[in-house]
Amino acid sequence: MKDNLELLKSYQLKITPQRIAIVEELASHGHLSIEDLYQGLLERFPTISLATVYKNINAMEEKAFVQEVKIPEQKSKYELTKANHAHVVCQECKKVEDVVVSTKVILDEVKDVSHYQIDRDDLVFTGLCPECVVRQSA
Amino acid sequence: MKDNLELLKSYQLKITPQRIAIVEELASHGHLSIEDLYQGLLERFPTISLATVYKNINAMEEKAFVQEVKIPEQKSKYELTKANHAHVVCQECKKVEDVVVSTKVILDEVKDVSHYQIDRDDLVFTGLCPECVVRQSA
DNA sequence: ACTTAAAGGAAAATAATTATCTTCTGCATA
DNA sequence: TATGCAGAAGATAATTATTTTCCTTTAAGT
Ligand SMILES: [Mn+2]
Ligand SMILES: [Mn+2]
Ligand SMILES: [Zn+2]
Ligand SMILES: [Zn+2]
Repeated sequence: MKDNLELLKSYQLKITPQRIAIVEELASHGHLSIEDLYQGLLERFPTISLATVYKNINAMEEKAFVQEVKIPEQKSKYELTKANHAHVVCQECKKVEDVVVSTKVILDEVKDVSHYQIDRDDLVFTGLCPECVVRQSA
Repeated sequence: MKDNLELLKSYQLKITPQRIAIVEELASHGHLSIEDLYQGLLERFPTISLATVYKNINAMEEKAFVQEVKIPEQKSKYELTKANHAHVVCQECKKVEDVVVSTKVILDEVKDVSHYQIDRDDLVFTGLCPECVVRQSA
């Protein structure tokens, strides 16, 4: 927790109760949409404005403190920036999880085939989570 | 060209001049946003409605005739559905290109690590295209 | 405590998407 | 080839999403 606030500060983002709450929500729930965040914060800040959520997420994204995650068929999710990782999405229960995989092989192939210089990768794998797999076969 | 119209028909999509134009735009330009499409069609159909573009793209997506491609920092692009492939995006000139790479290795690793059953992958690699690389170092 | 730049909140402004309704047309059928 | 009709186009309104404005409040440095 402390780390995140320090980090916020280091990114020239003024520490406010609303921002602390946003960081806590993201830290504890992981991948949240704007609406998710707003609903979560409403409980703690009954008067918070949706514009505040947008403004803060945009500011934090600007400073690369949070990152947008675009997922097929879903609203964008936001998460605290962390080491590069891929995502798995369950098309049944909609949950989104991090997955750390080695990208060297595919990155090399992409560079080789495309002749692009690659600085970033966004990898999303969609399917069924273990729970929904069993539920489906039942 | 003919193929696409046959395909449209096979997807129970009625053939109209506007739809033919949408397919042609997508076939010749590849990855287009709603706005791109609208602007392109406006030249041929000065009275076309933006709603018509939305409705058609949605209908075609519904039938899996076209696919949405979500790209970081950009509006969604649409393309004619084709064999699964990844995308490279130039952060400088914004162009989007297809790239065919082998996904078996990474797919196996994702399945292994996450225990998800994976049905689909959306891979976007962002960087600099060959032209923008040289331009940048100049 | 004082000062000030920045942040919050409410509301307005924009942008994006969808819905409704009327007119038109692709296309199946006689 | 003529006819009927489901579905598509166009115009517009309505929703929904996102951003901006404006004024008040507050974090944080002095
Ligand atoms: Mn993540
Ligand atoms: Mn493509
Ligand atoms: Zn699931
Ligand atoms: Zn380029």
